[in-house]
Amino acid sequence: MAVTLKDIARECGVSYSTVSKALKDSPLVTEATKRKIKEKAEQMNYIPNNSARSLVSNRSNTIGLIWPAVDRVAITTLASQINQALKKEGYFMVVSIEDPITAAQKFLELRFDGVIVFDEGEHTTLPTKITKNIPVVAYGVERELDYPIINVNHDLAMKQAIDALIHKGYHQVDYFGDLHTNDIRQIVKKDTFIRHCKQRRITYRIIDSGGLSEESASRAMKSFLANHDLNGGVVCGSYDITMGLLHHVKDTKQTPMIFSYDHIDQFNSIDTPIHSVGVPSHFIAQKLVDVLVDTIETNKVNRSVIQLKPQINYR
Amino acid sequence: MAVTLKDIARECGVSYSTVSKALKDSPLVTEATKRKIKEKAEQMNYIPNNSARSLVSNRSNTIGLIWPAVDRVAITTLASQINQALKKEGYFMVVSIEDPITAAQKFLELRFDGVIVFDEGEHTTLPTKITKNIPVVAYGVERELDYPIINVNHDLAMKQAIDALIHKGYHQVDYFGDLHTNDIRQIVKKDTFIRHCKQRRITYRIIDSGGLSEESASRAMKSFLANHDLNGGVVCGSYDITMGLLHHVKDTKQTPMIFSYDHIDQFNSIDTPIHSVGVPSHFIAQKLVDVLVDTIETNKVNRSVIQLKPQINYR
DNA sequence: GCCAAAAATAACAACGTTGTTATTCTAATA
DNA sequence: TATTAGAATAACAACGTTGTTATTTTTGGC
Repeated sequence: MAVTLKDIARECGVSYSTVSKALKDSPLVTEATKRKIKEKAEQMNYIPNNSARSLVSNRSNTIGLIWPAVDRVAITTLASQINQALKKEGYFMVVSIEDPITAAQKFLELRFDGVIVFDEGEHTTLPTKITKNIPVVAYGVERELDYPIINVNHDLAMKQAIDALIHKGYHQVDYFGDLHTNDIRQIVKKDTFIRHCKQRRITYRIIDSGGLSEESASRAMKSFLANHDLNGGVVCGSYDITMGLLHHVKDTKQTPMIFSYDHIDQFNSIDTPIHSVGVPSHFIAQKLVDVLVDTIETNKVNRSVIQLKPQINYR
Repeated sequence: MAVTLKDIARECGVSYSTVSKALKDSPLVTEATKRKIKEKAEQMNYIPNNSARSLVSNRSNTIGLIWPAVDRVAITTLASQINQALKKEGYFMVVSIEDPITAAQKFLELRFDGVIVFDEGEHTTLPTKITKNIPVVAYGVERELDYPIINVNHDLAMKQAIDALIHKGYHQVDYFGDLHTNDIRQIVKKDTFIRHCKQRRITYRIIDSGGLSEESASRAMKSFLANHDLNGGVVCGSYDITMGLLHHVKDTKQTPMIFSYDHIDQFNSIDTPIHSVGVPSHFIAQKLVDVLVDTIETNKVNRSVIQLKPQINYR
C-alpha cells in the first residue's frame, strides 16, 4: 500500500540501499543521483516507516509525556514549552492522559526514547521494572525516586518574596493560601513563610483560602475583607489563589503589593500588576529536556533531585 | 538489551514461534506449554516490541489525537472520554499539541492506525496527501473536508435554549460569549442566537466575554454589571464562560436562568443550578470513536458530515 | 506393536529499514 | 591499451515479530 524505499528504487533504477543513503544525504551517493531520488520520493509521497527504522536503529526519536490530569493553566504552559524544547533537540513529543503506569508501559512497547512524568506523589510513581528499561525524568516535589526529579526550591522562593516586600517598605505582610491540605507543596510554602517572617522580625498574618481553586479563594477573601483589611504586602500560594484575590482587590483601602507563586506568562495579560516568584516555565522545560536527553545519550542511571533556583519577577 | 521472544524461547527450550503463539493464547499450543512460557515471560519482564509487530501486521493499535490548544475544561473532558472509548476498543490514545500538519505527518511515520483532529477551521485542515494514507475523523463545525467531521447541530441547540427560555416566560435574553475570535464555533453560536431571537421577535443583547477563559469572562461580566443588569434569561457560550459569569451571579438583581453550552458532568457539582444545552460529551466521544474504528476496519473512504442532535438538560 | 491421523512444535519467509561488505564502474597512470 | 586505485552503487544480513508451511511427536485403532 504505502510507498517504500523499494518502490522508489524501482522507479529510479537503483538499489534500495542507495535510496536509503540518498534520502539521508549520505556522502556515499553522487549529488546527481541524490537529486533524482529525492525528487522521485517527494513526487511519490514517500513516508518513512518509523517502525522499521526503530527496529534496526533502536531509536524512535519520540518522547512520551505522562500527564494524567490535563488541567491547571500553569501546567499547560509548561507542557507546550517542553514540546518546543524537545522539538529543538530533534524529538517528537506525545502526551498520554492515561494513568502513569499504563502510559509508561505503552511507551515502552512503542519503544519511545524517553519519558517525562508530571509527578503528583505516590500514585504517579513508576516502578523499577519500567524505569530500568527507559530513561525517565519527573517534574514535581523533592522525593526519593529511582529516576531524577526536578523541582523548585520553595524555601528560597518564599525568602525572596518576603525580602522583596521588606525592601519595598512593607513590614506587615499577609500570606493567602490553602491551609487545610495534605499537599506537601502548600505546607512547605506556609511554613517557610512563617519561618522567614519570624527571622526577619516582621508582623504577619496567615489567611486561609479554603482550597486551591479561584472560586474558593475568592469566597474566602470576600469574607475576610468584611472584617479586616489587607496589609500592604501579600504573598499568594498559587496562580489560581491569586486570581481569586484579584476579584476583590478594588475593595481594599490601598492597592496591595501582591506576590504570586508560579511564574507564567499569563500574569502579563492581567490589568493589576502581579509580581511573582518562581522559576520561569520555559526554564523548567529546558531543564527537564536537558536532563532527559543527557540520560538518553549517556545511558547513565541518575537518581538525583535537581532544585531549580526561583527568581523574583516584577511587573 | 531488552528481552525478546528468542530469549524466552531459549530459556524454555522451545522455538520462538511457539513463544509468539503461546503469548497470544493461540489454540495451537498446549495449555501446559503456554503456562510455562507465560510464567517465564512475566519473570523475565518481557515487553513486546510494537515496532516489530507493526512492521509485520501493519497495525499499531494506537490512535493519535491532534489537539493544538490544550485548554478549556469542556474539551479536556471530551479528550478523556475519547481516551476511555478508544481503550475499550483496544486502542491506545496519544495526544500531540503540535500544529496539525506536523502532528499528522508524525503519526503517519509512526504508522498509527488513525487520527482524531479537534477541528478549529482552515488552519487545522489536513491535506489529502496525508488523509489518503490514514483514517481521519474531525470534531468541529460543519464544513467541506475529505474526511468525516462530527459536529453538534449548533443551530438547533440555540433554538432549543431560546425556546426553553421563552417557555419559562423570559422575553428579554442575553448572550454571553466570545465575540472577537476566528473560532468558527463561537461565531456560529452567536449568529444563530441572534437569528433565532429575531425570528421569535424577542429582545436580546450580546455581551462580549473578551475571550474563552473563565478569568476573562469574569472580568467582562464584572464591568458589564457595573452599568447594567442581566436580563432574566442568559445563554453562555461555553462552560468556562459560564463559570466566569457565576462569580457575579449573586450581585444581580434577580437570579437569572442560565443556559450553558456544552454538556458535561462538571455542571452537576455546582451550587447554582445551571441548565445546559448540547450533546453529552461521552456521546460525542463514542461517535468519534465509532466512526474512526469503522473507517479503520472497513477501509472505506467517507467524507460525510455527521450532525449530533443536542438536548436540553435541566437542573 | 504398527500405522495412520491428529496434535504439537519447529522452521522459515516476510515486513521496511540501516549499516556493512561486496561488486561494478570510472578515470588516471604507466 | 592495460592496470588499478578510488568512487559509486549493489547485495545482503540483521532488527523482533507474525503467519504459513514443514516436521516431529503423540494418540488411538487394530
